[in-house]
Amino acid sequence: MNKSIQLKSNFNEKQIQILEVAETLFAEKGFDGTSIRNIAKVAKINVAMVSYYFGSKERLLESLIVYRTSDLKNQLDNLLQEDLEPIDKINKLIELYINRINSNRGIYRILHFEFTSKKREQNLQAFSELKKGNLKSLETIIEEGQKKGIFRKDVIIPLITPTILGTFFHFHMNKPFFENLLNLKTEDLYNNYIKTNLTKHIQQTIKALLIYES
Amino acid sequence: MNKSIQLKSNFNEKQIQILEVAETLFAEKGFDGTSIRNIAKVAKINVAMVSYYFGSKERLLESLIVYRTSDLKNQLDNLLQEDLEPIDKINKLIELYINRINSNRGIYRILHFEFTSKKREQNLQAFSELKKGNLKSLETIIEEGQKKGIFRKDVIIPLITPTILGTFFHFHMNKPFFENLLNLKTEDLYNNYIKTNLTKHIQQTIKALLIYES
DNA sequence: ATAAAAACTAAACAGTTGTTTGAATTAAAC
DNA sequence: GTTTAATTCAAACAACTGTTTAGTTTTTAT
Repeated sequence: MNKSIQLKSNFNEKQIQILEVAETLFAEKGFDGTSIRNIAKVAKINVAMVSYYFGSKERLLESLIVYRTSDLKNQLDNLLQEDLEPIDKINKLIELYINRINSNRGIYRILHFEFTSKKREQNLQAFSELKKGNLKSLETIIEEGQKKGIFRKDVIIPLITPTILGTFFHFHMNKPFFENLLNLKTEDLYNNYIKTNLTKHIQQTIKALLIYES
Repeated sequence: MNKSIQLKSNFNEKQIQILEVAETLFAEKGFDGTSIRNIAKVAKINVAMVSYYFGSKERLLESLIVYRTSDLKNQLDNLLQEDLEPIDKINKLIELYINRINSNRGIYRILHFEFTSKKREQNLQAFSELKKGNLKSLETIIEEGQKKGIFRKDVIIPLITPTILGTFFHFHMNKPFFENLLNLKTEDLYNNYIKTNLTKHIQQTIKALLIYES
């Protein structure tokens, strides 16, 4: 059996079954807060299967990241090649980010939570490359807008991603607080608020920051 | 030695010693990732002392939050009463937030990490009240600016805090990435970047979002 | 100096942790 | 149909978890 990290998503059904349960539990209770026995119970498999298929709990996490983040780059490249005004590209990029993170909440929560501490820095490499690529795409769009004289030139481009993603994450990480504050009683209301108001707020913010007013 | 400093909190020296070690370790490795024996070893105390002084590991966390967040409200109230233009108040508020979080990274990292999962919702009450108070202060300032015709009226006020704090957190949570990207080789350079560029970026962003342009 | 209270300790408790083992079952190859 | 390989399993492993206990030392009050 192949216990090494698999770069493409050539996971078999059993592995995917384990990965998806792990995603749910890691997202819910954190990596350290989730035990292999817990995963095994929910996935209805034997405890030994995690070691058998992935080698270790740590490598299960690595595999999960590969499994979930392999196609973001393509989506971004497609966006770049569309024939749109820079500001519309930015708006679409924000929408893409939020949609993607919102419909893959589990893995992004895990990434957000687990990949900050020093102890997982060795696994950070692939994730870091992904982030650099994303930044490059954003940079391309903004420089295009600056050349056209539409965008200001005194913005710090690498800090725009933190504003986009940070706003979303901070909102989402404080879900119970905002559910209560904004009366979003059902999951549907909450999701709808993200899709409309939160997305609009972020777009409005980034636009205000970028657009040059004479 | 200097007992006059701890006028407010009713924790004794030993408790504070434990709390500060716990803060460091919880921030570094998370609540679940830190064991009582680990805390005891670093704090050079017996394992039983945590139970003795705080009752349980969970209650140690609660005490830590009380110990670290008890004086934020006063700082905000003082700011509100200053005689400043709304936009200057906003800028000062952003500076206050960032300074405070930045010099209490440990506890805010813990709050950020531990108080999102459902399982700690019972401890969430006090923290939630603190956040609501903070939002009220921000609201007061913004409404003042709107009355004066300086601020736009179509901004969603509860989403401004996520933009301020989210930007900072996302930057700080991805510290290794940005250290590398922006060549912030020393801790001093990193801190300086936060104090100048990141703070300015956030102020610039919020100003752009708020200021009404005819 | 003596008694009561507080602080501290090593050891034990009962669970849980990630991982490995060796045998049993199933599937694939011949 | 037999052999070989892949999969699954219960059980065991040693290490670690939060907490309690019962006894000792230190501090405080009288």
